[in-house]
Amino acid sequence: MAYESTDTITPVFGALADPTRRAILHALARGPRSVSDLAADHDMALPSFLKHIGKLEKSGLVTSDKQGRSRMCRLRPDGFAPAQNWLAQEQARWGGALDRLAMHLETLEKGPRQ
Amino acid sequence: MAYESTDTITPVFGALADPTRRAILHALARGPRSVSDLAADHDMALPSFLKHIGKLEKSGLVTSDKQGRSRMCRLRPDGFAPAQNWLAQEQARWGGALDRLAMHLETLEKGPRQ
DNA sequence: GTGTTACTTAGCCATATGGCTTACGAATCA
DNA sequence: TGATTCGTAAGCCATATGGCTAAGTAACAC
Repeated sequence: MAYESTDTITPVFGALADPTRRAILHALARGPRSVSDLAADHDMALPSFLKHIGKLEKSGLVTSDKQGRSRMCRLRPDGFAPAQNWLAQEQARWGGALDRLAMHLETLEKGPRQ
Repeated sequence: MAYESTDTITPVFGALADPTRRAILHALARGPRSVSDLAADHDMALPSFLKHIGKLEKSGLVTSDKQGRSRMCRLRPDGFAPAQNWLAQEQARWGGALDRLAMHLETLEKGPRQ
């Protein structure tokens, strides 16, 4: 099997694999916020914080646009789809886990490998 | 809000943020497989491959036990729960996105921040 | 008991990640 | 105009990540 030609899943899971970024997403779920406003909750220098915003944007989970001197960030719920679809599809595969275990045991009986 | 005292979510998303590891999980959904059996699909040296297995184990998505000289790996479906719960909870938060937008606007009227 | 198979350990390497400071640009306020 | 605020840019640093080779150990096959 092959992965998607352009891998959209990896950056999404990558973005979610950090508590600071998850907290940002959590905050943005309440509505749009400016960068400095979001940053106020995180004891971290602004440039460091902006890297997180940047990663969230690249992953497709967040958009932002500049308004005057401040930058407003907003959630892009569609961005979660690649991750959720992957999880849903995999979950569907182990839906028949017990059946498959039985098949496996049967295989072992016919041609034990261990 | 605080994160879980011991962060179980980060390692799970971290484990999922790699195509090789997702492919391993995909393969294991069919049933248990040995390390070398799994590795055969991935043009990669065994020690490199084992690091991926190790990361999957630390994240709680996979278990393995030694049988003779080979190591059998099996999926741990429960391991996905932290990631799925987080996603589900967040999704619930932007479920009423329009309602919340209204609330947000109301808040702005009372105590404008921007 | 010798060889092969299946990991395992150790260590090297390049790049990515997550943090920092310092300094600059552009918008707003006084 | 001058000071402040909000974001950017550039560059440093330590650690993590994802790959490798080379050399072990333990189990099985002959």
